[in-house]
Amino acid sequence: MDKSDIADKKETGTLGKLMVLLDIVTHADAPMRFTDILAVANQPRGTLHRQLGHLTEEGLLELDGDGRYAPGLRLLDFAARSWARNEFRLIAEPHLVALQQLTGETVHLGVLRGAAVIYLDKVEGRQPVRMYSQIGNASPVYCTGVGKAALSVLADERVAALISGVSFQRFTENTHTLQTLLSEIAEIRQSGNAFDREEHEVGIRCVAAPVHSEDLSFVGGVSVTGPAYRLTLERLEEWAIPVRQAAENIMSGMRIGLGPRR
Amino acid sequence: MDKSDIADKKETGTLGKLMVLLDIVTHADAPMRFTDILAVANQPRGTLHRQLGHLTEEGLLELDGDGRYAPGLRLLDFAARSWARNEFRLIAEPHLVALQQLTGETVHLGVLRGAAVIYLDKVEGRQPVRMYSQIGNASPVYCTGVGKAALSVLADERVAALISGVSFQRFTENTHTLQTLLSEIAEIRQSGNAFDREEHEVGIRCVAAPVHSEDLSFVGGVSVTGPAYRLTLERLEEWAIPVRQAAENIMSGMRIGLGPRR
DNA sequence: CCCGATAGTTCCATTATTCAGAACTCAATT
DNA sequence: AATTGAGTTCTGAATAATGGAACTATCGGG
Repeated sequence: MDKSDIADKKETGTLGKLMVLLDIVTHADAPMRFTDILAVANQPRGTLHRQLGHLTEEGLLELDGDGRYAPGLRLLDFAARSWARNEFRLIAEPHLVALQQLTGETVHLGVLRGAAVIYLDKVEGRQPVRMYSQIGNASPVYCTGVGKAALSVLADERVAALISGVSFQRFTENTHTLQTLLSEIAEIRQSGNAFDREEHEVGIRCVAAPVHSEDLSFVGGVSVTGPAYRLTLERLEEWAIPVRQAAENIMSGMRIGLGPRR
Repeated sequence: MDKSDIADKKETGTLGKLMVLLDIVTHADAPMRFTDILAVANQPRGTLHRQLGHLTEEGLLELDGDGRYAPGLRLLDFAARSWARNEFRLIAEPHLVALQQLTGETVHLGVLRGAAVIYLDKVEGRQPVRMYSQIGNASPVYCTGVGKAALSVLADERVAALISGVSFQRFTENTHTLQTLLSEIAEIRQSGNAFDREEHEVGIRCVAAPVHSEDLSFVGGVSVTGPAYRLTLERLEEWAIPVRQAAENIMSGMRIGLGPRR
């Protein structure tokens, strides 16, 4: 029961290698030519060629007329289902909407995945447009309210293990270092709220609170995010309570919704 | 150059088998136990067990505490990128927003994938909530405005090949049969507009127009959708023109955006 | 407490896929 | 025409996937 913790690297054989390729292509910020991929994927040409062929055949990648590979649409299809039916998201949704209506700001639900936060849902205010902008995105755990809130529910060793491999990129003046992160986590455990005071992006602040299942199979958080000129420090304090309350409500929903098992 | 058309089934070896499993789990409407999957996947127990293990290890599936498999969050991560950077979507976006503002109704951009339409983007009106609801979803080609519009730009044989394997499920009184579909496609080629007159869902209508790249590597459509009480038949006619115009604008954007290549 | 199910996991010799490198094609460049 | 760069195809050798069976839980009675 201690084989995990840090080294979660099992062998996934062929699949693992293909996933690395998918990662390369989806992480790039433009479609890649065969040679571009060849340069970063550690594979011989012939092998890579077949692998890309298979991925393309399955619709996971797409090959445009110029021989450039881009993420495939099948990924969208898979994800739409993954999202629509996510148990936690479904439970949380009404509470997120309520919190959005109370605060008028954007509300996020995120979940911890390794040392990243993946946003599961986002409820925006009146802005007519843009959706999906954030959902599914993985963000670093150390500079998001949701990430810090999530870390606060884990035991110290678990936190240490998770962030051991992370390099603390300095996004803004307020971005955490390893030390300040650990001390903030201690504070969050006390207060029940995490704050992002322009640590990831200048001009953006947020208040978050941890959400987790009893067995910690789900560890994440809810947050209210907005521009610094609206989310003054006093405002953040004021909303700390409803955010915590929303987190509580989601957690009790999870107990009911996921309860009658195990 | 005629090996394709109908039989696009190439061998993708191991990957193909794993994708079948992913399809099974993502298409189910609840998490599945090992035995459930065993019943539908045509695999021996040992093999299936390892395959599911690999998928889970990669985060494509998730195994909850009760031994039930659900779609994994990694799918979201992949999709977020696939979507955010989709070239066609990026080009179309401003035109979709403009069309939404003109009509006040929901605007969709969809693309043809085999015999299905996958929605690439959706721009809604004031409704504060729900996004992502449609994006990535695959819908049958024969009963959506976007689907019919897309078919209209393809040659007859191509259309025939695509819908040859399709069973025409009767969603409403107006749902097309093979015959009526073909004759409507002929009309769409004349008028430049496809309509959905409550063919998929009672009370929902839409006007669409085809959008495609010059080489037909992208075949899709734009549509304006709304409830029948607002989208009267006259209203549909009225909006046929701006929808066609939006489609035109997107296509000329594609010529510029994707032009200086090939 | 033991029995028989049902559900899930592990093992291992066999077999099929993938691998890696080289040879080849194709197109653009000089 | 010769040269380079980019992509594709081919092949025996290496490796990973396969599938059947044996194994281990876990559960619900009797």
